[in-house]
Amino acid sequence: MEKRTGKGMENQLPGLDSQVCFSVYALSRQITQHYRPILDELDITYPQYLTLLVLWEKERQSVNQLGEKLYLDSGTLTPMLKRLEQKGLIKRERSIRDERVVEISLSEKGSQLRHLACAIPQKLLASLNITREELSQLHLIVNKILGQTRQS
Amino acid sequence: MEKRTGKGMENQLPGLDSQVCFSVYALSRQITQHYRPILDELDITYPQYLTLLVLWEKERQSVNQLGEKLYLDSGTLTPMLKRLEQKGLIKRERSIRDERVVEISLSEKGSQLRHLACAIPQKLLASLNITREELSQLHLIVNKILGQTRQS
DNA sequence: AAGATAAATATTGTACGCAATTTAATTTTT
DNA sequence: AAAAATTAAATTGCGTACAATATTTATCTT
Repeated sequence: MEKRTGKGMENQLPGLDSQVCFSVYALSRQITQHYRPILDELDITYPQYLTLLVLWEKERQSVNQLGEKLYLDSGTLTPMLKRLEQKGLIKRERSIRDERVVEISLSEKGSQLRHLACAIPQKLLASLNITREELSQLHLIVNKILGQTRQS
Repeated sequence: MEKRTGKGMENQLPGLDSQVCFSVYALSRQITQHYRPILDELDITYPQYLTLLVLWEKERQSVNQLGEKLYLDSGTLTPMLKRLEQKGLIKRERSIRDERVVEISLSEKGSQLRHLACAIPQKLLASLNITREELSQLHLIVNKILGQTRQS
């Protein structure tokens, strides 16, 4: 009758969920690998690129605001932002109105980098070798799940 | 006629591809967050859990074999495996046939942990709060893309 | 206004992830 | 068989992630 009870469960293959979670984890790292050679040319890492993307959208933001958009806390951001500052891509300045706040803004060099960066999306797509259709499907389902999991 | 040329492109929103890549990156970290409290009870991390999953499938494997399944190299695995050894979950032994190879096997404690671990998938699913349908869709598209990107 | 609380970053410590190099053992060449 | 090439792990070094704590500044309470 195919009724499975406690005994024997441990011989099952790992569940679909485990597999999917691993796949997402693997894909995320895989994507970073594909970005690497492209971003190497600009001498930045993938998380640094994401940070710049956010800053290109809005020139001046607090560490907190960046963290909310990137889902990263100060423990990760502070050292990364210092590295971006060292590269001369951003400026870090205490807010005058509230001395607790550190405001991040683009340097001239950081703003200019945008011109070079505009070629990245195409290069990455070519590197990943996937269709817009697949990309679109991925986007839909991942965002849907991301939206749900962020709450619970 | 809506023909967009070079000028003005830099004012566009970040492309779909950038967004999707960020979403995958964010989801991957989000999943790890949901695993954390569950795995904390077993005093292991998510990558360590993945490693144990592979070992529960096949009791004894070389570092290389583990790396091929997890897509990790010795630079990541060696220290992680040492930590698993310190926790008493695995054993690390040089192969007699080929002294270059280090064979990883489960300790008694590591084998036993499987019994506790079998509750994890359900707990995680409950925590993520997503349907099997969504999980299934995610699995399909992510694996499809992962398969393609691994080659190119 | 003094003291308590809260908020924003920074710091500390641990664990990946991965490129690059090193070390040791095995194979292949010559 | 000696030298060269290859292979498997380990090591080194850098950059995230993230929990936990500390520090500094602002705000709230009374």
